[in-house]
Amino acid sequence: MTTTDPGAPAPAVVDGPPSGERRAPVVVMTDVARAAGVSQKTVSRVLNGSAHVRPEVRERVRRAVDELGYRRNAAARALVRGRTHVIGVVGLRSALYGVSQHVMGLERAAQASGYGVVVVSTATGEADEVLRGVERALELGAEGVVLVEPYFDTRALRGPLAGTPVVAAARSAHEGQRAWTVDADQVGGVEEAVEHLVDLGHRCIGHLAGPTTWRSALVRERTWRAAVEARGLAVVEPVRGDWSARSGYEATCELLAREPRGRVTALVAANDHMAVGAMRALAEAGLSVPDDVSLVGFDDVPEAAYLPVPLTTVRQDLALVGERAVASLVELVEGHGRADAGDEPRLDVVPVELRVRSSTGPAPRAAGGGRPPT
Amino acid sequence: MTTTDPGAPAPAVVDGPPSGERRAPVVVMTDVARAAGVSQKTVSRVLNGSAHVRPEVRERVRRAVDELGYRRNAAARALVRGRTHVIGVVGLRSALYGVSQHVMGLERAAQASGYGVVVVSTATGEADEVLRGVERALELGAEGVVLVEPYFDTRALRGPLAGTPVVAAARSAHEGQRAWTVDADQVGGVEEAVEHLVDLGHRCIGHLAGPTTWRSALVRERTWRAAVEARGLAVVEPVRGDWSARSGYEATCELLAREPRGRVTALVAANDHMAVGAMRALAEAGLSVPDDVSLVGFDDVPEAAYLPVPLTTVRQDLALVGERAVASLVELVEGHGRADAGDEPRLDVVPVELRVRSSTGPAPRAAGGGRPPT
DNA sequence: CCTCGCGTTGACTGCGCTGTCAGGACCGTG
DNA sequence: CACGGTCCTGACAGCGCAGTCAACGCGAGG
Repeated sequence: MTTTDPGAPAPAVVDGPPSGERRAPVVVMTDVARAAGVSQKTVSRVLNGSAHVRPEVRERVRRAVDELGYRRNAAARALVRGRTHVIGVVGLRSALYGVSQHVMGLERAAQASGYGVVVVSTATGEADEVLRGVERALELGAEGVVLVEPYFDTRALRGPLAGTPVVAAARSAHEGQRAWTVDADQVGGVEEAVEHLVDLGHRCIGHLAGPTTWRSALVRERTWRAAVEARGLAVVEPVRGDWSARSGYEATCELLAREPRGRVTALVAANDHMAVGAMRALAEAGLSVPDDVSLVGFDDVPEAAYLPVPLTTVRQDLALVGERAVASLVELVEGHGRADAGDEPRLDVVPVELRVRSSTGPAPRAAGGGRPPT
Repeated sequence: MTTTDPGAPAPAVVDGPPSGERRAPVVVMTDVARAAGVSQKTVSRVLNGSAHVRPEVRERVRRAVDELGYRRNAAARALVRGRTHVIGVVGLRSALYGVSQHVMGLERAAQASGYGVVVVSTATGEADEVLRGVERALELGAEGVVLVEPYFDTRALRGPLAGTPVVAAARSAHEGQRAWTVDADQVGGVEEAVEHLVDLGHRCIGHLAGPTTWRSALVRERTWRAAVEARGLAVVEPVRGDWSARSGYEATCELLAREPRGRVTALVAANDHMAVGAMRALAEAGLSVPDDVSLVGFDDVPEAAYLPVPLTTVRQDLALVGERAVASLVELVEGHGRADAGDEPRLDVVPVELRVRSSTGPAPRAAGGGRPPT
C-alpha cells in the first residue's frame, strides 16, 4: 500500500508524498473555455444550466465540452459550494436478503433526490465501530448518514457527532432515541401472525428467535411473547438462532427434543430462512407442515411461495423503508437551518402484510398442551 | 427538489442558487491552528502523520482537534491532492443473493486498500444506462469503476470513457473485452456439475436456463450444452427462467409437460433459487428428488444445505471475486503512469467448488430417453 | 568563536470551481 | 439624442487544504 493513509503511523517521508503521484484531471474548465472562445465563468454557467447565456454560445460550449471529454471536478465544486450532495450509508456487512433489498431502495431514492451514496460497512456492528463508520462516511464527504445497523443505540451519537443528520433505518427505535427512525412494522407483523394462528385454533405457539444482536429480533420475540400471554396461552421458551437456515434447523430440533410431542402446534420463525431450516427439522421428525405443525416466517423472500410447502410469512417492503429513510435524511440535511435538532426524533413505521400460504392450517384436534379455548 | 441538478433544464434563477444555501463546515483547520497556537500548515502536518513535528506540538494539535470536533474537508483535500481515493461501483439494482454478497466483498476490500466506495445502481443494465452510470460515478469523484453489470459489453467504453480504469466483475468476458475482468469459474462449475451427474449414470440431463440478459446465464447454458454434446448425450432444449424460484417452478412444469416422463433424469438449474422452484414442481408431479430426478443448483445460498432435500450446488465465492476486482482496480488506478492501457485486458478466474448433497443420486435404472452409455 | 546542517515551523501559493460584481451591448422610451 | 433597463459576459476573489520554500533554533564540528 503506497497511499498515505490518514491517521496511520507516520511514514518516513519528509512532508508529503513525493510529487508526481498526483493525477490531475487532464482537462479543466479553462481548457473548455479556451476551446469555445469564452471565459471560464461562461462555461460554468452553461454547465450549471444558468439562464442568460445566448443559445449560440451555449451550443459552442457544449460542443467544446464533448470534444474535449470534459468532466467537472467534483471536489472543486463541493469545495466552493460547501455542499457535496452525498449521503452515507453505514451498515453491517451482510448478504442477508433484507439488507441488500434495503440498500437498493436507498440508493435509488438518493439518486432520485440528486444525491450520491457512499457506503461504509462495519464488520460487527458494535457501537464504537459504528461511530468510526459514521466518521468515515463524513470524511468521505457525506452530509448525512443512514444507519443500517441492527443494534446500534443512537444515543451513542454524542460529542462532535451530535449534530450530524442521521436516520436509522430498518431497526426498531430505542427508548430515548436520538435519531429519526424508519422501520417496517415489526410489532404489527408478529401480532398479525399470532392472531392468524390463534384464529386457526392453535393454543401453543412456539417461537424461533433471531440473534440478540439484532434489535428487530428482540422486538419480534417480545411481541410474540406479549401476544401469546395476552391471550392466556402457554409460553414455550423460544430457542434462538442467527437468521440462518442452519440455525432454524438446529433450533427446531432442540425445541422438538425439549417439548412433548404434539404440544407445540405452531411455530413463528424470526425470518424465512430460519423457517426453511425448521421445515426440514419437522420433516425429519416425521411431522407434517401444516397438518401437525403450522409455520410462519418473516420477510417474504421471493422463494417463500415456491418452497415444497409454500410459506405463510410477513411481507415487509424494505425497499420502501430505504426510500423513506432517504426522504427523511434529505429533509434533515436540507432543512438544517430551521428548527435544527430541536424537534423530537420522528418514528416512521412502514406497514407490513401477512401473506397466508400453505404452511399454516387448523390446529390438529388432539392438540396436547395449552389451555382449552375460553 | 431545490438542488441545482447538473444537466437538468435551467431553473429560472439568475446565476446560481440563492446564497445562504451553503452549509460550510463549522470548524476548519485554521481554527484548530489558532486553538493550538500553531500555523495551519502544522495542523496539516500532524493530521497527515508527517514526521518533523515535535511530540509536544503534535499532542497540543491533537487535543485541539478533539476539543473542536474538527474533521478534514474531503473536497478540499481531494482538490489539492488531485486524488479522491474513491472508487465507484456501478451495478444492476438487484436484491439477488449473489449480488449483495459481491458488493459487500467489494466494499470491504476497498476500505482495506484505503478507498471509499460510491455506488450507482442502474435499473435495466442497458448499455447507455450503464455508460451514464459510469459518468455519474466519475462525477462523484470515482477514480475508477467496478462494473457489476450482468450483460454490459465493455467495448462500449469508447470516447472519453476509453481511458477510465474499469474492472468488470462477476460476469464472463466478452470476446474483444476492453476491460479487466474478474469472475467465478462459471465454465468449470457447470462442467463439474455435468460430470458429477454423468458419473452417477445420468444420460439425459436437462437445463433450467437463466435470463438471456445475464451473460453468466448464457455461459452456463452454453457450457451445459457443450458438456452434454461432448459426451454424446441427448440435448433436451432448455427452458428459460429469470433466476427466481417462481420461474424455476414454471420452467420445470413446462419441461415436464413437454418431455416424456422418465426421459430427463437430471436437471442443472442456473441458480439455487430456480432449483428451489424446480423441487416444488417435481414434487407436485409426483417425482422424487433424487430418486426420479437429480437436481443441481448454482451459488450455494446458505439455505441450500437445509432445504427439505439438501441441494447439490456449485459454490462460488463472490465476496472473493469482489476483493480481487478491487485489487485489480487499485492496481489500474495507481499504476496509471506506467504501461497505461497498453497491456491487453486481464482475465481473472476465481475457482468454484461443487458441493455434493442429497439432491443428486444414481440415475434410475429404467431411464427412458437418451442413448445407452457407449 | 563561527559555520554547517539538521530538525522544526510558518508564509505563501494554487488546486478547479462558483459567487459577486461590474461592464458592455442592445433595446425601448422620453 | 440621452437615459434607464435588460440581457449577456468576464475579471476577480476565495472555498479549505497540502506543496514549496525559506527561515528559525540549536547542537556538532572546525
